[in-house]
Amino acid sequence: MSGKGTVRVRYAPSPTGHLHIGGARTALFDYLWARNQGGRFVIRIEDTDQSRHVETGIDSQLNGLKWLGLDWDESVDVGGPYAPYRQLERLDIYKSYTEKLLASGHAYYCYCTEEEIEADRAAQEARGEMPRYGGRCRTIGPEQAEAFRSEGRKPAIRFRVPAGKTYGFDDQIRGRIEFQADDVGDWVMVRPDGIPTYNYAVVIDDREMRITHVIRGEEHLSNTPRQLMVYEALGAEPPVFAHLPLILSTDRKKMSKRDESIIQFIEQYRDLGYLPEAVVNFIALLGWSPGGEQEIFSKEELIEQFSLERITKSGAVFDTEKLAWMNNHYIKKTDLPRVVELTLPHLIKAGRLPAEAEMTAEQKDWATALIALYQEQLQYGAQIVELTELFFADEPQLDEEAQAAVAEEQVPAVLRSFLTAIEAAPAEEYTVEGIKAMLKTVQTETGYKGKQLFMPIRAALTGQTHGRDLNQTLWLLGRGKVMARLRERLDG
RNA sequence: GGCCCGUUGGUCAAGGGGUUAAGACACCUCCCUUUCACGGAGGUAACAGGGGUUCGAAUCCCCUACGGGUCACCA
Repeated sequence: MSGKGTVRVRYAPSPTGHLHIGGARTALFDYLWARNQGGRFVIRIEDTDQSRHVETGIDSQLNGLKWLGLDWDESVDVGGPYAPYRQLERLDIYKSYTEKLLASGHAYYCYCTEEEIEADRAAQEARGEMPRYGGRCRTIGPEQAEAFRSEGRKPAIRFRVPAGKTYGFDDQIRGRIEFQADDVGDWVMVRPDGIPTYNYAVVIDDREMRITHVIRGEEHLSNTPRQLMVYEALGAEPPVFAHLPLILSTDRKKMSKRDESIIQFIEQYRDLGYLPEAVVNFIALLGWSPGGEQEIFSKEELIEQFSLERITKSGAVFDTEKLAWMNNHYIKKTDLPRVVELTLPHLIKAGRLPAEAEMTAEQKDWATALIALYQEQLQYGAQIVELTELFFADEPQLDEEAQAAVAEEQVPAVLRSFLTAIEAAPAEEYTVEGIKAMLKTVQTETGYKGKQLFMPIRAALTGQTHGRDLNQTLWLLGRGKVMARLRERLDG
């Protein structure tokens, strides 16, 4: 580690859309490292690509991080000692550095047109060479430059890549990594409109903001030599680098934002009723492991145990099933009011219940009891809708196993006896306890017990052979619906 | 294709010269439960291949294969 001064880590999203799983994981690791080290966590907005700029991008990123429970010390919203934290507002800073690099010969103006560059590229490809900038403008004199200028050409500024050099660094995750400078052509640092490109701006900002650790995705590995060149030209010490393994989709490719097999955005997880602590716990374990057998970690435990050395080198497939298991784990441990908050809106949205403001106290209680009954098996909030479908349908839809269960010979007797028991008792006795007693009566009357007794009732009334506690289920279903379904079954 | 990175069960992963090669998700079986579920106990299942080095390699070295990332005036 650098060992000198406070650790400063930044997450540098480009505000081109919503917070993505991969971005969230990077942000989390940045955050965990900063907090583990007692350092500062800063968020810097990298918005130098105006063509991909999305107006709500910044808010969306910040809100996503906030929802996950991350907090930061410096950024666009809270300011900080190295403000501004948005690259488009830092243009003057880049400009002063650019002038220095121009003066020292590390950078030069390039007047090439797109067509010229395209032609060079095509020629190189035709010769089977690697396409890279040919260096037309590397050595032009002031007269030539003046001539181009009077033609109206607006120059970009390129970095003059030194020949024959090797650029290497000690990646905290992968060890020593080296690149040959000759493999990269002179690259554009500043566009003709004065806006810097990523590889340039990132160095200036990391240096200006005293960033000590750059922890980012593996896709940035091959950008690192270009950045190292700038540090060198500036006579500056580069930060410590750590390149995280990629998060892969099921086909083992880098998770693409278009991939539909996996839900991609943090916002979607929030909307589906996932718990932020589950999402954090799950993505923390994607590419990192503390080594023991523990699987469930609070944010505090993650901060305490996090270390760069224990980050894996290979990509991790995003396993939706395990996330579901983990979210269910957290839902089971969450208190009921919060589970209601997580699920009730979905029932309302599905039209199963009136809007909360219009709900009667009785409806609210019923809904709460319903949610309580399913809390144990709920994997995410929105799942409540499919799980409780049977309570809202007019008639139970018997699945295959239920049909088999209902076809057994003792079934009519059991159902008839149960119906009689309900009819015989006053409506007030239709309670969870009352139902239990009635089932006992059915047992003594018919002589059937256990599976033979319960399964026909469950199957006939819910349409399923699996489900929650039967007494509770029958009570929530309601006396009227239960009697109607029994009659329907017996007559039909 | 060049450069770079990677490869332990289906998935996440521990293990870094001597292990019966952990654990978790998923799956299966059993127990508990008069139904169901939860829970508990088990089970199936892995070191990409080939050469070295070594008394001994999943662990160290080399090669091959496969996978991935990146080759922009995107980040």
